[in-house]
Amino acid sequence: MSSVKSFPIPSIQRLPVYLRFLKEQQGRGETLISCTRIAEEFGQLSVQVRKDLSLTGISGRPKIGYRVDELVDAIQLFLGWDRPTRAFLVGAGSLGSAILGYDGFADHGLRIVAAFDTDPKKIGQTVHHCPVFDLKEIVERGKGENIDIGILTVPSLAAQEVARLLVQVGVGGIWNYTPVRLELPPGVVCEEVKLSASYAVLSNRLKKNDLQI
Amino acid sequence: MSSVKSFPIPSIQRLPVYLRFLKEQQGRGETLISCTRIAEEFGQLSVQVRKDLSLTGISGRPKIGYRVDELVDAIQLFLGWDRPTRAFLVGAGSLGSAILGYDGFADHGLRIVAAFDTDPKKIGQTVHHCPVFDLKEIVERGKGENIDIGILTVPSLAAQEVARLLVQVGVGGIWNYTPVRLELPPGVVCEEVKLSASYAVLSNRLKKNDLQI
DNA sequence: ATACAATAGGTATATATTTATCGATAACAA
DNA sequence: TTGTTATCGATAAATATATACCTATTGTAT
Repeated sequence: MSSVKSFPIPSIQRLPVYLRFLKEQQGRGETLISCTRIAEEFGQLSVQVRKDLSLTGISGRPKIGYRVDELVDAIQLFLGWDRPTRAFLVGAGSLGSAILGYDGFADHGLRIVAAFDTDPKKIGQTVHHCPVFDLKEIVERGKGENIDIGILTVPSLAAQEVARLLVQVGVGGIWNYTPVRLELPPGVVCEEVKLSASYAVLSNRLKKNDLQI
Repeated sequence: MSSVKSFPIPSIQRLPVYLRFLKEQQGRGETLISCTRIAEEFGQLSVQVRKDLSLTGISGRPKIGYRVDELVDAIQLFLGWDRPTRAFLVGAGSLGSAILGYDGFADHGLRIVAAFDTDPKKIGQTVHHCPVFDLKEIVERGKGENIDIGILTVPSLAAQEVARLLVQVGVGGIWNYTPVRLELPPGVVCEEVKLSASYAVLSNRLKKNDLQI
């Protein structure tokens, strides 16, 4: 039994939030920071921040706090954001374009090497400095490129077929912006961005507010 | 004590997934469905599906299952997706445009009444049939419009200020696509779409996969 | 009629996550 | 030096969520 200890997903999801704040502090020349300080910034409890940060293996010093540099490096290392992750994006529509245009991901080591689409009007163009190729060429263009992940921003109907192509390209993971549950071979991980789920939570909370008034 | 029973967020987040599937079944003329069937579709356990569906108050019949129509209506009612939710979207860039262009939200009752931006090139245009106005006009244009929510797809720096304007418009909730934690008056709910959090989970799982091989 | 199988629904257990508590450490002030 | 305080780190308790189990119901086959 290989005892693959797995980390709390909510903690992992909070790390980028801390990272952003820590980088901001770093930019201001701050060298030390306490959990208390981070916690009050985000309306959380300091214990939780401490526990989250402990995932990275960094320890702080009583009465002092943590070294900002150390934390930034450790979080990035923990998330694998210290080295580039090479990606193909499929579906250069509005959503694909939004992802290509968001600088934040570059900070996370994400390098979108190429985009693919089936629309002749898009093929041959560049979107936010990223070339758009014909989807037909994706497997061929993937050869020797060492693509780590595929970003799926295609219409639902095309999702499974494109996922299959991405697997052929050799990706280890798919970042799935479609609402489709993909069938993938073991070893290929999939992370779904469920915007409807987020909207559902908002709707439900709005409704509850209404009823209370 | 008003005993506001609150529902499990993970359950709420799964409901749209079921809803999508149920509507699909409805389209195929299916009138009945069992938890077992839904569960196998999504690789879940039937008990969990049953528990999730029970939030809506609908009960099924042994050996038969649930009535598809009844479930669809009940889920939509539960989420508040049975009646229109009127929204202003601020930030008509790629991401805003992607949201304006995604038909799925219309199915959820979301009506994006108008978009706002500060870019003169965008003001006066329409994006996916939605007019783009000058952000300066937002409070004036909000009068009498009964706007339920604001969708925030602006650069981080503008986020807090725009949120303040949306509150002035009278929204009850903000769907926040920026990584900024907003200061909002009590009574205004905020749901954050954290794409970096999602990417963090993917990165972490990719990294773990690497190490195992 | 009766037995059987599929299914919902409730209850109990297990797991995951958050929150609380307490002791230890190290800076700072008296 | 000694006391005080802010902080970390570990452990324990509480809460939330997921899973397992059992019972009741009802259609179908015998």
